[in-house]
Amino acid sequence: MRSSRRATIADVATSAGVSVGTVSRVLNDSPNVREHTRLRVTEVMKRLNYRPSRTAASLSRGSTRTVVILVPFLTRPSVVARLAGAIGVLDEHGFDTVVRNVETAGQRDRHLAALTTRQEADGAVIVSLQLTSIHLAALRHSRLPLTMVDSEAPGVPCTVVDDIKGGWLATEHLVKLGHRRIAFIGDERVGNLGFLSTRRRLLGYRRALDHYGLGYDPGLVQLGDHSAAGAASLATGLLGRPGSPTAIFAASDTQALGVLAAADKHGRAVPADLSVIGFDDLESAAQLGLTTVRQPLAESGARGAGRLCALISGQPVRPLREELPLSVVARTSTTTARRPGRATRAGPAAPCAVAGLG
Amino acid sequence: MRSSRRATIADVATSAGVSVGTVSRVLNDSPNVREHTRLRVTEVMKRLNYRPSRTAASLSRGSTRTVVILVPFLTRPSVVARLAGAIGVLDEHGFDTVVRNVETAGQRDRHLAALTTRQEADGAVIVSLQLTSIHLAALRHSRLPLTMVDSEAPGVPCTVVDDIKGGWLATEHLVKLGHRRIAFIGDERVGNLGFLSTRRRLLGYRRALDHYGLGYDPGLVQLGDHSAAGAASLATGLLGRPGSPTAIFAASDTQALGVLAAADKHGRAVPADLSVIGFDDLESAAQLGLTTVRQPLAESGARGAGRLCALISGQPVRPLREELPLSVVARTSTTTARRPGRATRAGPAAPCAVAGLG
DNA sequence: TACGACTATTGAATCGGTTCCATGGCAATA
DNA sequence: TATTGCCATGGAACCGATTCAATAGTCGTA
Repeated sequence: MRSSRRATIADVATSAGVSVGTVSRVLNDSPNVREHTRLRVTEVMKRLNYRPSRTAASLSRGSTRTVVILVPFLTRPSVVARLAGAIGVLDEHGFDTVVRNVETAGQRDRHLAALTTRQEADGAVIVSLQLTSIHLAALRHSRLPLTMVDSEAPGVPCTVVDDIKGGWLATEHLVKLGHRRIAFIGDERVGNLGFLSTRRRLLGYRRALDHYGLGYDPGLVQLGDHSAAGAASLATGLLGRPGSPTAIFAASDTQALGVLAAADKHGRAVPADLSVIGFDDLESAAQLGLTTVRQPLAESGARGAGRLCALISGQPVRPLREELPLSVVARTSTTTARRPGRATRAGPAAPCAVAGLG
Repeated sequence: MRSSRRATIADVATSAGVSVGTVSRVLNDSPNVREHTRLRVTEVMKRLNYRPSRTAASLSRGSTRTVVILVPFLTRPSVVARLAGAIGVLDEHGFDTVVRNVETAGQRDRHLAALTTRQEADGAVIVSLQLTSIHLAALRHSRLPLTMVDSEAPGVPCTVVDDIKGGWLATEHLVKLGHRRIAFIGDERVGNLGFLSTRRRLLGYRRALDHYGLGYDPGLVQLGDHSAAGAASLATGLLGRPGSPTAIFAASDTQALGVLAAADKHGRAVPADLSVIGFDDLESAAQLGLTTVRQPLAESGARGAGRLCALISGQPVRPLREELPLSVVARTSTTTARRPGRATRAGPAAPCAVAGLG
C-alpha cells in the first residue's frame, strides 16, 4: 500500500531497481539507456502514476523554461495580436508564457519590480510599455534577458515600427486625395501609461501637414480615451461645428470605428462626406472597409519572442533595434475630397450597413 | 571579491551574521524577527543584489503559485475578455498565469497531456474546450485542481451560460418583432475543436421557431468558419437568392459584423430591410448599434479563476455548476418586420456609417 | 589472455529555498 | 529566587529533480 504522497523519482528508481540517475536519463530521453532498462522504468512510472516535478527540474537545471510577457491593456485587439504571436513562438521553443496585464501605473511598477527583484523566469518580453530610466537600470542590473515590442530602450533588443512615418503616411494619403481640413483623433496617456505611439503618429501628422503646406489647426486635434466610444464623442464634437474636417485620421482602428459611428450619427456619409483612416489593420478594419495603416502586429510579437529565445540561448541578436514595415491599405472609407463648390462626388459611396450608435 | 554567481540565501545569512532561517523569515515577512535584525538583513540583501529564487521556494514550499489557463483561439475578442477576467483575479490572489493557446486538436491534446503527465502548476482553468472522457479521466487521475469556463464536464466546477436559452432569446426577439423568415449563421467545429456553444444556440433557435409555430427551413441555416469574412460570405449567399430572410441571427457578434457588411454590399438597409442580432455583446457591438444577446464574458473568467483559487486553498466550491445570466440588448440593428405588402417601414432607419466590404 | 575503448549504471553532491525543532534569553508571575 | 512562557534565532532535514565522477560490464583486438 503506497502512501498517499506523490511518487518521486526516488520511488520510481527503487521500484524499478535502478538508480535515480537512470530514471532521470529515461525522463530526458538520453541515448545512454539500454532499451530493456528504459522499458522497465517507463512501466514503473506508469504503475506508480509518476509525474515529474517541473519545479524540481527547474531548480537543479538552473532554468525554468518560462518567460514573462508584460502587456498593457490586454483586451485591446492590437495587443492580443502581438501576444498571440509571441505565445505561439515561445510555445514552439518549449517555453511557458506567464502573462501579466498592466492597466495602471501601480500595476506596471509592481510587475516590473517583480521582474527585477525576484528570480522567476528565464526572460521577459515587454510590450508597448515605456520604461523610465529607473526601471531600465533595475532591469539591466538584474541581468534578465529582455526584449521589447512596440517600445524601445537603449541597449535592449526591440521590435518596433516607425510611428512617425505611419502618421505621415496616413496624413499623406488624405492630402493626396485632396483633403485640406484633416482632423486627428487619438488617445491620451493616462497616469503615465498608455501608448506612446499616438504621440508619434500625431507628430507624423503634423510633419506631413507642414510638408504639404497645410496649416496646423490645434482645434482639429482631439485626444480622449482609447475606446471607440471616446473617439466617437470626440468626432461628434468635431463634426457638429462649423468648419468641420473633410477627413479624420484616427490613431487606431478601434478609434476609427468610433469615428465611423459618429459620422453615421451625424448623417455624414463615409467616404462621400467624410474620409476616415485608421491605424493597425485589425480584422474588423478589413471587414468594415476601413482604410488604414497596416502594421504587422502578430509578427511583432513573434519576433520579440524569437529574439528573446535567441538571447536566452546565448546567441547574438542583431540588429538591436529592428523595424517592421508600415503600409497604407486603401479601402472604401477614404476618397477624394469634394471641391468646396460640391462639384464632384467621386469614389465609391456604398449604402449603409449599420444603423445608429449604441 | 564575490564570485560572479548569484547571491543565495546562504550568502546573505553569512554576510549578515544570521542563519538562513532568519533570512527566510525576513523574506516572508514573518512577525518573529527583531526590527534590528530585519534591517540588517534587508541591507545585506540589497548590497549583495540578492534575488530570491522562486523556483527554490516553490520546491520547498510544495506549491508554485502558478496556474495554467487553456484557451482556444486566443485572438477572439470573447476569449480575450474571459482571459483578462481570469488573469485579473489570479493576479489579485498572487498567482502567476501561464497562458496556453489551442488552435488545433493536436495542440489541445499536447497541452492537456502536459497538464496531466507533469506536475507544473497548482491548478488549471479550461476555457471553452470540450473534453473527451479520456481527457477527463486523465485529469481526474492527476488530481490537479481544475475549473472550467464556458464548457462543462461531470464533477468539475464550471461556469457557463445557457446557450440553448440564448439561442431561444435571440430568436424570440426576432419573432416578436414579426419576423417569419429568420436565418441562422454560425461556425462549424473544425477538427473536433471550436465552440460547442454554436450548436446549442442553434438548438435554441430551432426550439423557439417550433414554439412559435414557424417552420424550420434547413436552407436558412448556414455554417462556416468563425471569421466575420466567413459569415459575410454565408450571408451573401442567403441574401442573394429568392425567399431571402428578413432577419438573421448570428452565433457571435464577430459573425454578426460580417453579416452587416454583407447586407451593406447587397444594398439591404439594416434594420429597415434586414434585422440582425448577434451574441456576446462585445464592445464593437455597442459601437455598431448591434442588437445582441449579452453574456458576462469577463465575469465568467473571473469566476472560473476565483473558484479555482478556492479549490486550491481547499475551500469547497458550490454549486459545482454555476450559470451566469443572459439578456437581450436591443439596439438599432433589429426592428419590426415589414408586412409582405411593404405597408410599414417601422423603426429607426439611420443612414450609413460604412461603405463597402474590404 | 590482457588491454583498451566504450557503454550502461550507480551514488552522491547540488540547486536554493522553507519549515520544524531545539535553544537561549528575557519578562512576568509565584 | 525559581518557574513558566514567549520570542528571536540557529541548525538541519527536506523538497525532487539534474549532473558528474566513478565503476562495472561488454566487446574487439593484438
